Amino acid sequence: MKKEILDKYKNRSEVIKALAHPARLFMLDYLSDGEKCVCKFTEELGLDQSTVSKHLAVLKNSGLVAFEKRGLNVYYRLKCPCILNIFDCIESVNKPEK
Amino acid sequence: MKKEILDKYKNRSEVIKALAHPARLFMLDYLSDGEKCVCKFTEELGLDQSTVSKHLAVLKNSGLVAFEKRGLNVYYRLKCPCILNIFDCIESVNKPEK
DNA sequence: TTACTATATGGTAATTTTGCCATATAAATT
DNA sequence: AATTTATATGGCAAAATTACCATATAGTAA
Repeated sequence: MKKEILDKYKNRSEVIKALAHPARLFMLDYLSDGEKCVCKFTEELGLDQSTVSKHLAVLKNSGLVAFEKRGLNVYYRLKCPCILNIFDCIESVNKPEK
Repeated sequence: MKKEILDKYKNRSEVIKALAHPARLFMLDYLSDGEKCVCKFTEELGLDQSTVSKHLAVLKNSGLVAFEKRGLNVYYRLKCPCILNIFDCIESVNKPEK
């Protein structure tokens, strides 16, 4: 792929890749009403704690969420709540019949 | 992952996965001013024609674009132009320093 | 019909992503 | 200090994605 196109679209694609998993999409929705600790995600998702931790790390590394450790718990929160607004458009996309 | 969460977020994640590649993000931007035929994407992207065709198939299968064959060419167009509006938010996401 | 052009598809190897297990780390509690 | 609790990390195998090459297909032109 031509370098100038790659340069222009790679950053976008990295953020979007971070969004591209059902568990991580749930996480963002789940954070819409405020911060949550890791154990809450684990409880809701029914995934292994290490798996949840890795999904949160993906969101964190992309810049979509921030975190804060308080006592034994780590609390995650949305860094860019505007992300919640993109889902109406996403939901409006309909798969073609084939 | 719990079934009800998977059910709710899988459709979203499928559309977002279709977005999650620099070449496909370029394609959507490139379609913002109207339909283009496959050869134009190939020319702009500098990727193999078969690779371009497969990227377009991903966009097509997700419902993000539609196509029409006219003569020897196949013209693709945006089916959901609202998708162009999500990129401002995506661009506003900043990677954490580490 | 034959040849040519634009696009799609099958195959495959390299890379990336995912999810679990085991374990490490850090803070709180005893 | 030793134990417990919450979270993160390393390792690995399975699955998904990517890009190319070779080839198939469909439309056009000769």
